[in-house]
Amino acid sequence: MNLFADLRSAVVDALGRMTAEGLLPQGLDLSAVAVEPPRDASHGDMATNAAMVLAKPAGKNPREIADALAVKLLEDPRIQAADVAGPGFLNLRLAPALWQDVIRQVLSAGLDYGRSDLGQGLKVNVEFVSANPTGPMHVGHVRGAVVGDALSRLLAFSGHDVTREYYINDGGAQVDVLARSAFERYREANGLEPEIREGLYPGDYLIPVGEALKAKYGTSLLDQPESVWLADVREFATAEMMQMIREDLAQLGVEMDIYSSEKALYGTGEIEAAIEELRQAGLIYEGVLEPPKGKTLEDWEPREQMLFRSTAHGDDVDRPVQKSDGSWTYFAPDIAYHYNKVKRGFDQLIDIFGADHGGYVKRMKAAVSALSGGKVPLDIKLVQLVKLYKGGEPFKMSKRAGTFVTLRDVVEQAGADVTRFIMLTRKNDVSLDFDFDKVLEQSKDNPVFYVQYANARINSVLRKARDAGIAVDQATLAAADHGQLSHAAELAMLKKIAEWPRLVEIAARNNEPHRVAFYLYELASEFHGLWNRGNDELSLRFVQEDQATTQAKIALVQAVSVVICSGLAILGVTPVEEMR
RNA sequence: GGCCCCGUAGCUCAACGGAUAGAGCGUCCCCCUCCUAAGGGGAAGGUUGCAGGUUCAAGUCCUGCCGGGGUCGCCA
Repeated sequence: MNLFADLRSAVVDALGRMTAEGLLPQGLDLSAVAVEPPRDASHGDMATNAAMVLAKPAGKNPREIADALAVKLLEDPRIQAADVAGPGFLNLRLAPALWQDVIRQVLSAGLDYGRSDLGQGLKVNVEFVSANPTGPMHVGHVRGAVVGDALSRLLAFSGHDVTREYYINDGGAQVDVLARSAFERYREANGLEPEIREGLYPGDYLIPVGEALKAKYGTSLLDQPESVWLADVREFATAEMMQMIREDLAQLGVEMDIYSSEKALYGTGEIEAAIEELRQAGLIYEGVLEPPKGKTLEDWEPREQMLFRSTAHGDDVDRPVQKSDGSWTYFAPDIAYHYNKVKRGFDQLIDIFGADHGGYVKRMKAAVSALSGGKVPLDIKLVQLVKLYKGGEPFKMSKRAGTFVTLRDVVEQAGADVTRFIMLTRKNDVSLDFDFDKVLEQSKDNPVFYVQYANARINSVLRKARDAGIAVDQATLAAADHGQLSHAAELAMLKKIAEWPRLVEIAARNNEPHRVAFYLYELASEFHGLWNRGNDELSLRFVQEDQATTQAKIALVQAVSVVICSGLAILGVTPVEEMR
């Protein structure tokens, strides 16, 4: 189903025959041999670097290898031409039938076109969002949520067994602050004046929580000391916040498989067990950290604490797991949590963090490396800042929370589909500008619109053909005479479609869902170009007098639509069939 | 100061180690008797921050600088 993979096999086979005939030495490493689309279409359909890669290990001139390889490859009826070019590229031209057959493949596979078993069922855990349960999700969380979700969909599409997981930070001091803030709203619900002291959360999203507390406890907590109510209110408020966060995520179209609680790790011995595991490995010791050089901390004083020898696994300094009062730092339960993931049998872990957690990457990788015996790779994607604009001006607004723009603000204004697509038009480690006006603009300046418009045009053509009484059902289109599609513009369209499985593979291998968004833009561009050529060359229009010709052409654009829908599904974006 | 990310056309950004570094915006020219012009075609625009190195091949990998951002033990 992946033409590029098929051709690479053909190249590898040919090299094998050359080896058998003594033209190449035994035991060559072929892993660097690639078959890829040439940047310049005039170079042919596909190019392989085999001769250049193998020249040195084989002790031969690259052109010599390329010439011999060309002879072998030309025995394959699929390959019409094989020309040596440049420093030793072998440019291949394929029989048009190979490209035309892509339509049949796409139409019979439907939305599964491009799906692969690349991951071979590997169990992958993707942890993302993991926002503190102390308030509604804000813009900063949106990008992480979208990237994590799209990456999960991409990996699942590529044959991985994906688990999406949210780690609830409900074990630290911040949830006590939440409880105190909610308690003030509880007092307010009972007619008292709330005292939102400095350091408490002022957002009015806690007002309903206060009312819910009143409904549950009446006035019974009002005169009680904090020691009496703190734990209960904390639990209650945290649950309310998590409910709100789930709703926020649902608005974005994000669904988690598992919510894991930090607090649940305390008192179970899991943290102690994880630390003990590290201690057994000689990676835990009592020590005093050096103050950071070049940065002056006024209140620095040497302090003995329990440290993790993360430097043994690639970190720059060892990291504290216990505070000086003996309680755990945030890092300790996080170690236990990642240990827990390892023990659950995941083959690979992926964390999506905000860029402000950059300093956390090395120690987390060190911990996972130590606790999995180096067997479970942890990839941490840092998602950079989103800057909001409206009409080119920096945008600051808060309907609900006072000081920040919430996820709901964004989704309500821009819509989930637009938000998701735009958030994926940058790779994760570059900051992103999000302009509320721009993302809703209906022009080619806006990639979401541009891609959706292509799909809408295709559906318009389908309607047109149907109205003309032409059968355009899937089976008919798949069986149409695709051999008619021999115009260079049509073949170019086909080649773009044929790239999709390969693109998915590259994106999945690199954990880079943004590649899908860029590909869809290119695909749409190719389509709009083809559409417009119909203005000048009537033979390139999709709806023709002749029914069989029309069906072949409709089959082509239907295949484009399928790939657009397939790609949008990975991004979690709903395709539109009509612009209004 | 240490660590991490970024630096590509006037602007915003692409480019699995591959050939003559590509799109959009902006500027200039052109295309609707005709499937959605909400679109398309063309022109102009580049020493990929700087200097070395590895490689048949470097925007991409390595080292050192320069510039911007983030982060750095009792926050999570």
